[in-house]
Amino acid sequence: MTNEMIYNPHVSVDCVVFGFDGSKLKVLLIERTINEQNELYNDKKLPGSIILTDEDLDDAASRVLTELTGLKNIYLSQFRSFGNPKRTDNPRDILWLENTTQLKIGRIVTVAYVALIKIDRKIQFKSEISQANWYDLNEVATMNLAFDHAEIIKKGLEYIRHSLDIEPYLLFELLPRKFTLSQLRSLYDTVHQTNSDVRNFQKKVALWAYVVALDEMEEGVPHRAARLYKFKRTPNP
Amino acid sequence: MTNEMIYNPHVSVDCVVFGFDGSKLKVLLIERTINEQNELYNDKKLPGSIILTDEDLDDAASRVLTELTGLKNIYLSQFRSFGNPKRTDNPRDILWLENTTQLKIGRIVTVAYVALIKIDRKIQFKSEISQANWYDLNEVATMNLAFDHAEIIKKGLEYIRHSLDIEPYLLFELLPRKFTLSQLRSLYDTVHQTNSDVRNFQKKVALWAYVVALDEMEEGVPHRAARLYKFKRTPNP
DNA sequence: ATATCTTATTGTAATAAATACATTATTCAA
DNA sequence: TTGAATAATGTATTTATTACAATAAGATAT
Repeated sequence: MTNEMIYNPHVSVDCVVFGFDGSKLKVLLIERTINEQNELYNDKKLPGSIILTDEDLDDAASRVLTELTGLKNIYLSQFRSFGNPKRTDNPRDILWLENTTQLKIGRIVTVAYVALIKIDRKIQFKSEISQANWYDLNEVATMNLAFDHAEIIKKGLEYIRHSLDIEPYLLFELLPRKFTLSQLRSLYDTVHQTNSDVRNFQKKVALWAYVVALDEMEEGVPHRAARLYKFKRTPNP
Repeated sequence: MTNEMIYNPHVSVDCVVFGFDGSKLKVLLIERTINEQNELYNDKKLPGSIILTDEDLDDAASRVLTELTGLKNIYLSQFRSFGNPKRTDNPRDILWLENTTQLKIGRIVTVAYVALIKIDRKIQFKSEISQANWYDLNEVATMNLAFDHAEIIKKGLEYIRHSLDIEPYLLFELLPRKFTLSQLRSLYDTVHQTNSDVRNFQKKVALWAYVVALDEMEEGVPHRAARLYKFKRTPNP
C-alpha cells in the first residue's frame, strides 16, 4: 500500500481469519510495533485497512487478505460493524493509525468480516508491510490486542459457529482438499463444542451429498490408513 | 434534529421496521419530497440518519426510531452494512442529502438495522421532520425507493426470516401483547412461507415454555372465541 | 327455538431423525 | 508375531415430524 492512496478516513474493514490445524481453531493476527516516545511496544491486531475512496466494503476486505497472504478466492463474509466512539480511545492506537496512514484520524467505524482458510494453503506470512501468524483462539483471550479487536474476534467466532451450524458445507473451507472423516469430525466437534459418536457421525455425513469418498487412502500414518474424502459442490448445497 | 448537530458525514444508520397486520408483513417507510429544479418529486425512504459525532451505531438507530415513532424499547438488531460507492450515485439522493444536512456529502456507508414493532402500538406517524406509513412488503418491490433501500429491505427480510427461524420467541415482538394461536400461526407461516397444519402447530407451540395460556378469551369476534395467550420471558428462551 | 355459519380445539398412527452402544479390521512398529 | 493405534461398521431405542378429520362453541339469520 502506498502513500498516494486516498483514504476514506472514517470507515475501515477488519478480517477475522480462521484456520483449523487438526485439533484447534486458529486465528491469523498481524504483529504491530509502535514507537511510543522511543519505547518500542509490540502487540497484535486483526488484518484490516481503512477503505479507499470508491472501494466497496467487500473489495476492501478481499484486498486486505490478498495483500496479507497472497491468497485469492477465500471465503469471506461480512458479519457486523463496530462503531463505538470509544473504540479508538487508546492513544497508542491513534498514534499507530496516524503513523501508518499519515492522516489525522479521529473515530473509525469498522466493518468486520470473517474469512475461512484451509490451513495447509501456502500463505506468504511476511509481506512488505506486515508479519502475520496463526494463534490459538484460547491464547487470544489472554493477549493484548489493538482497538476492540478482542471483541471483534469473539463476535466473529459466534458468527462462524452459527454459520457452520446452518451451512455445514462451510466446514470444507477449513479442511484440506482431501480429508478423512476423523478430520471432518474433529473440526465439526471443535466448532460445535460437542463430542460426536463416531458411528452416528458417519451416518450423518453419509447423508451429505456434497461429501464424496475418494479411491485413495491416507499415507504416512503409523496405523491403519483412513479413506480420503473430498467436498463436491452440489446444485444446492 | 437541529442544525447545530455535528455529523459524521461518512456513516449512517437505516432501519427496516417490520410490522404484522394479522395477515401480511409490513414495512415502515418515510415520505420524501425533493425539490428538483422547482419540480416536486415524491418517493419513499427507510427511516435513517447520518450518525452523530460520538454517537454509537446502536444509539443512532434507537434515536432514529424514537424520533420517528415516539417509541422506545423496540427490538433492534444490526444486520449488515452497505458501502457500495455507487449507492449514492443518484443525483436526486445527493440533492436530498445536501438539502437536509446542509453538508457537502459524497459517499456514505450505511449500517442497517431491523426493528420489530407490534403493529398495534400507537405510533406517532407524523413528526416534525417526517411522515411515516406502513406498506405491504409486496407493494414495496414495485415502489421507487431512495438510495439502495430496496436492496436493504430485501436483505433485512432475509435476515429477519432467518432470525425468527432460530429464535422463535422473536415472533412475539410482532404480535399484540395478548394473542390467539391462530394469530401466532398466521405470523409463523407468513415469515416461514409455509402452511402449517393446525394440530401439529399447536403441538409444537405446547413445547414452547415461553408461550403461556391466559384465562381470557378473545372478544368481539362473530364466531367461537379463541383462547388468548401471552409471551413470557423464560430464563433461557 | 332452530338451523347455519364460522372458527376453535383436540388425538392417533406412520414415518423420519437422532441417540446409545461395542466389536472387528488394518497397518505400523517393536 | 504381538501390541499399539486408529478405522470402519449395525441395530435397537427414543424422540421428533408428519399426515390426517371429527366435534365444539359462539354468533347470526330465519
